[in-house]
Amino acid sequence: MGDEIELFRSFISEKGLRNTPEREEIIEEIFLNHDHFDVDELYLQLRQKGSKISKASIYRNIPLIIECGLIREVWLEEGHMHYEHVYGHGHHCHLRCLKCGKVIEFVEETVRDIERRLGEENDFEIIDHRLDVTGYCSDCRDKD
Amino acid sequence: MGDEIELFRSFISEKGLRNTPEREEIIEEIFLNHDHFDVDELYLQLRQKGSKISKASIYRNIPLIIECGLIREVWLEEGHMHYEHVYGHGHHCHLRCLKCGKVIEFVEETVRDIERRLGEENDFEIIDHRLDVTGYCSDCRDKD
DNA sequence: ATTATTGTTGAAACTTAATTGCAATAGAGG
DNA sequence: CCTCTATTGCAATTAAGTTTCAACAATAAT
Repeated sequence: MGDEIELFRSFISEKGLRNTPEREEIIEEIFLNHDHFDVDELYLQLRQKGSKISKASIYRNIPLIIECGLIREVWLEEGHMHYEHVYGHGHHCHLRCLKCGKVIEFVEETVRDIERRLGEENDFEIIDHRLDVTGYCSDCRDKD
Repeated sequence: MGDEIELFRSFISEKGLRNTPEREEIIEEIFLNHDHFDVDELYLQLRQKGSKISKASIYRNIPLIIECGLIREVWLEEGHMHYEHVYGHGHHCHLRCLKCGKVIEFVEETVRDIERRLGEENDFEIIDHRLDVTGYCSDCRDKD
């Protein structure tokens, strides 16, 4: 599981950038678990462990981690950006509870067919898709 | 096509709110064409026509227009919210060019099947979905 | 080893989108 | 017409994210 950290270190070196303790802390914290996260959560988690890292550093490093293919942006409609792991996890979509915010990842191959047809019909070179399904999970339904 | 304006007026009255010239201007401008829009565009369009309306009023009225079911939020990944017409237009998804931002609406029924299966497998009550496909349109590909 | 170069950091200022407080204005029912 | 209170414009505020800048530190050059 420490694979991501090694990959990031190599990426930084090969770009002629520098491996710093701050970068180590950030990348380690991100890959400690497989949860989606946002900048604020990450910042608070690091703070709780005694890290003195600034939000600016997090904001500056996230684009690098995205660029090296380890995480990507996810818009979970909470007014700000969230991120999720990419490395070791194929393309997937999200099923999200509108009440508690729980996110379930799923893989749906038929969307590829839709993509292909759309590309042909509209003369587009398709790059990607994003399918978000929303509803209420059983836990939240029970509470009503 | 002035249907939406009537609907909004009734909605406002039934809620015990007041029909004002500002609300008229906003709703009329929104339904003048079928384009997606954002607050800034709407504000500038109104200004160009000599309207003295403030952005605050636009921001305060958009939630009402959403609530009465005439428009809805769309996240086009440009860093801020966009809106689109709902009334008279069935559910649809978006094919968007990553370079020029052009948006093509399309209807895709097979997503309903995906929804149903997801709901059963995860014990979710599905409410909605959002499928965004991105790529490059022929115009933008030609420019390379 | 010492110095020079240049990437990196934290703090604070700044930007943009959106919200809110407030005094003045003006609908809608009486 | 009058009153009550929703609504408005303006300005101040919040929030997410970016940028500036001086101080610092890793790497390369001497």
